[in-house]
Amino acid sequence: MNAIQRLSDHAIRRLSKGEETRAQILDVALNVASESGFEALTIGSLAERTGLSKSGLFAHFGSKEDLQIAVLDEGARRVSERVFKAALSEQRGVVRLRALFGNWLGWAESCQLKGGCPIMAAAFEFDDRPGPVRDAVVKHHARMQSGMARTVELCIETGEFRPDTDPQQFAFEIFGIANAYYFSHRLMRDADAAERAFKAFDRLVTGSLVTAPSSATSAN
Amino acid sequence: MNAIQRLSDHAIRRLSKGEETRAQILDVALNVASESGFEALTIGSLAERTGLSKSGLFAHFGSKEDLQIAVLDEGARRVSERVFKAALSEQRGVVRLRALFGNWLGWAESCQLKGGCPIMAAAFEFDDRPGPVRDAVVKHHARMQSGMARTVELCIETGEFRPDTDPQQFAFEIFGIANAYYFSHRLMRDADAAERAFKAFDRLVTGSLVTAPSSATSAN
DNA sequence: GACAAATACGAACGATCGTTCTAAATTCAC
DNA sequence: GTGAATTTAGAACGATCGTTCGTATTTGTC
Repeated sequence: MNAIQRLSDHAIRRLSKGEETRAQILDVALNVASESGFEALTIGSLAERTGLSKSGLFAHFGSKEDLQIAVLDEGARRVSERVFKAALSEQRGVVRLRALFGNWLGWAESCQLKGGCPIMAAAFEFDDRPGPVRDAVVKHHARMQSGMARTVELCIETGEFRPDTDPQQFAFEIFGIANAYYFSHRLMRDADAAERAFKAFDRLVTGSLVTAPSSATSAN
Repeated sequence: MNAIQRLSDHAIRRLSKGEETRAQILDVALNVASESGFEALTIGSLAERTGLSKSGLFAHFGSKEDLQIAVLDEGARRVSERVFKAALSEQRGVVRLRALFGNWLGWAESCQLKGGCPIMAAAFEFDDRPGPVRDAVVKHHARMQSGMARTVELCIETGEFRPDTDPQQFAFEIFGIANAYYFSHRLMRDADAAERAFKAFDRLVTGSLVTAPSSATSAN
């Protein structure tokens, strides 16, 4: 298979009518999930917002569960683009890690999602409900987590972080800061949320730098 | 009003039948909210679980919104007891702060709530839905936050933390760690979640101790 | 332009939602 | 024990839920 064929298969090919409407539905659905959660993602309200009939919309997914997973996948796709791929333009190391962190805090707003990150919302909604949706949430979170840990590893490889830094622990703590930001920003409407988050991030990073005195506690 | 009258008013007085059933309902409801969220807190399923009729149960609250707020208040009451009051038995300072943190991580399980902390769940569910329920969530979170910050202040007063420590920032970061713990523990089923959380907590505390070298980054 | 395939609609399904009545049963003070 | 007040049950309401089915309409291919 040559390059042109691959292009026409994966990128250029015009979307069929069905695929196009499906994409539009997912766009609206992602907004709903962001603002009101996955529970509020009802077929009826979604049909009304998209101008489709209930059954017409339903046909694109086959079940509400599949719809929820599709929305989840679309959210993860955007995270991958807006957060991870966007950070790749920065040079590897702390600079990229910082970009990754900043992108994470703001990606939902950069996607015009009025409510926060839908994947985080899904994590809270489905953490106690076994099933395919929960499995999908876990899959996406594991991917994000390991992506974050990998970026931390690069900070060790560039010589910026001490070799004994634990990437998993670091990712854990970064995730915590992002969560605290979401609470402060979205629930408490705290204007200082971003500032607080970056302050915490800087403290976390500083503790792992090789230039830091070894008496300071490391992140591992 | 003398002490005995106060006692009989606030503590001893036998619960009327209605108050007793209401308490039982709230106990069941708190479990449902913990496991499946406040959205899943439906009158019908709640009536079935308590053995009451829908209308009989409904009469105790008057509206679903009032029910949700009542469940929220009950949850906050338990947090106050299990987390904050329980920590008061420890001496003020870092020891108490650590107890507070540990209580927070485990209080839901110590209350036999199979799903995580219902107040955290509520925070995510209502952060984008204006109304009385959201207001109640904000109120409770503000209270927990300031209680945490106050405990940090005591660490400064005992001379353990540097005077330039920012209690609000400290509370922000503690809250983040608790959130990361919830994700790791509940969603990812990570067995190391508690260990990770305490490691992060220790790193946070160490950075604010007066014994720490001043070159280490402080939490303010 | 014709014909098959893909896509969308409209009506209806049983179930459940929150809520409102009225009436029966129970609790509680005297 | 009696009577008033509190507490519960039962039936019904319109609305909405996810889903199914048969039938239009539209799309894409030759």
